[in-house]
Amino acid sequence: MRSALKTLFAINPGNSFKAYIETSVSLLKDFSKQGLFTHGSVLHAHLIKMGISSENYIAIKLLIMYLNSRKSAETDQILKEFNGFNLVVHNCLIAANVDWGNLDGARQLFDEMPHKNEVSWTALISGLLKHGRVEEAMWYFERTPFQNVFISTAGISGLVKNGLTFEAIKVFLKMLQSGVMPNDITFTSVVRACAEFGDIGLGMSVLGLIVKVGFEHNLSVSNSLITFSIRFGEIDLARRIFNQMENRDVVSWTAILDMYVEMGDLREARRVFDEMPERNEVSWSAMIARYSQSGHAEEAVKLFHHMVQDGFRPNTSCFSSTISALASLEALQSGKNIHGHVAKIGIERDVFVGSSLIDLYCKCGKTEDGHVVFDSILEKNVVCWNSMVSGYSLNGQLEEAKELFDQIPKKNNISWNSMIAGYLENEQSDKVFEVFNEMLLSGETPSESTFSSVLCACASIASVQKGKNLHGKVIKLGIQYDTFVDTALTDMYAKCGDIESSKRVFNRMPTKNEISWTAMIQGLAENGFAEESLTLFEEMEKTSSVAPNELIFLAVLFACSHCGLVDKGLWYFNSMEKVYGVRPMNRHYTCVADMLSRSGRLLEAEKFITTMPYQPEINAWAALLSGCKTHTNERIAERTARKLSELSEKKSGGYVMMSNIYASAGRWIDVLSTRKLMKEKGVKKSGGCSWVEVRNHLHLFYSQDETHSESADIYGILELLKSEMLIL
DNA sequence: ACGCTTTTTC
Repeated sequence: MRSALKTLFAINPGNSFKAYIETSVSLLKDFSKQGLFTHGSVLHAHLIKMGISSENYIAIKLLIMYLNSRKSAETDQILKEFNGFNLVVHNCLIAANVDWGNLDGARQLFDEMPHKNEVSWTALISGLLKHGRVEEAMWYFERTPFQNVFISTAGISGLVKNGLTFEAIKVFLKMLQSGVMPNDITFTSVVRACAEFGDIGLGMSVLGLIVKVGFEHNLSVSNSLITFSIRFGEIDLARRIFNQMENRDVVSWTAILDMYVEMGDLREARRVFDEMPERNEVSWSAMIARYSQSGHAEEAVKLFHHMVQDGFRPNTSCFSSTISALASLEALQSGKNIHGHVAKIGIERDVFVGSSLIDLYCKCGKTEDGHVVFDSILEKNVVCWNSMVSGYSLNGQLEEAKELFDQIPKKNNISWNSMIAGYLENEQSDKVFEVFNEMLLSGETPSESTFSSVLCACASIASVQKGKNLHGKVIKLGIQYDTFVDTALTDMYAKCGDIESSKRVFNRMPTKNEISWTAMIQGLAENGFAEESLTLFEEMEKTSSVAPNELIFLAVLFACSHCGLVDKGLWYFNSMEKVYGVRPMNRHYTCVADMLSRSGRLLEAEKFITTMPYQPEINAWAALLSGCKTHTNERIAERTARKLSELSEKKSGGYVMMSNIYASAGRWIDVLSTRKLMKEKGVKKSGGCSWVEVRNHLHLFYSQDETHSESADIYGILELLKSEMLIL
């Protein structure tokens, strides 16, 4: 650019005045586009010296440049040189105001114009549509006296941008009927409309038209057709279009890269990326984003650094994807570094960057810092709000989350899901249902994710009635074949003890993931179907590619423990790490301790607990003590009880069991002394609790202290029933 | 003047 300027300065304009102006104009255009305003003002000064700065073409380009750089003094200076606003100046001002988001200003300028041409109309209509002001845009669209390809295309693409794909297609058909010839850009927009409308047949007939009119070898039309094919899973078609292209640009390559990601083949995508003839910030950001979204956060961050090393300047997308990756890695320090960087280049307040920064700080437990970012975003969209709400939820700050949630101007599905998930994570099931009902009343349709959370809440309070009600809603919405929903249903029915329904849902699932298998194996084991649970585990190993995880092993050990298959259990336990590469956790050791104790192998259990690599859980000792009770072994019981009293100064389980052991052995004095010890140490026996659900209301019954408000009536009815049973 | 590829939250 600098050399271009030098060459220009060396030319004597007297020789070819027209060429000189043309060169100046194209230079100004480039400077303006690339933001090289210093170059621009140097050229401006030179043009003044040459006495041609007021040439119409040059003055317009100078105006555009100063408008783009928001230099108001210089802009005013140029405007003064025009004698009153002419049509072209007006159009420039409208375009600039649209760029600045000042749509009211643009409209006012437009309305005040004495003469408007098609450029004025197109600029205003597309500007309004770009900023989501569809109704106003359509008002002008219906009243324009001009009928040409630009205005129609502006209307079509704008409608597509606003999600009104059907309206866009209608405008396209009307355009064809009135004899206006579509151009490449029209087709690009219409193909996108077909993809988003979800009608492959419509898209295919548009493709026919494209071929008929001869646009099938156009670059951007082919690019949009690739995207269209991928969206409908037509991989072969996408590849065919790509292969038949005469020239491919970075967009075509990025689209085909995305195809492999869509197919779940990240490796092939990376191969395409590495072999692309040309890359731009978008290709980089596509690859970074895809790594980040598929859970390869480290790789995403690595690629970001690689990109910077290669001399590319990351754009907003790269930054937001990278920050999001850092958030999932909880890499606060690296995140802060990037935060500093985005602040320096002035995109800190961008909604994408801002939302991921909020997420970063909240995932690292710094909700206050997240809130500072949140407050700094001037034009918050719903994603910013959602990030902040889920950030608070994540950190257990439910009051803050709810307060913010209630203030969201336009909630979307994810807003509701964040709030519901927040209450679920913090075990406030009642609030889960409360917000869910609120959601239904607001008219928002629950999604797969919503059901997965609410069903999980049903499972946690074992409310089969609520669960069945939800199951009905799921079927009504037609989302009963979703893996997440079905897994939640399987788990809910199992946790509620309705193992038959649980199995029915599980068996008809089209695809099962790791969590689905875990839910069913665990469900069977915990409902007393130990053999079936083990059979299912073996079936999983044989028929699916799912590798057993910690939780599945826990269920397997639990099952072995409950059907007395001690040796099988021990075999699984020993092969966990050796064969499957799953390191047993403390809970697995506890489970084995329980298994040995239950079967009466008390000495073995005791040895197992004392030699395990973790600090034994209280439950491990409690299990042994319980085993001592069933198999009446007072000596080990006393040793164990001592251990327990050391470990569980505050937890009452050990003492309760110990007193029960003494009781079963008839040593009442010891029972009394243990109870006394408990009282002295301030240990309270945690009461048992059971419940029934009657007409959507939960009735709780405690073994002590609290009594049901209608306790007297309930016992009355119970007596009545008892007497009737005796009569029969 | 109108377009294609990428970005944030559950």
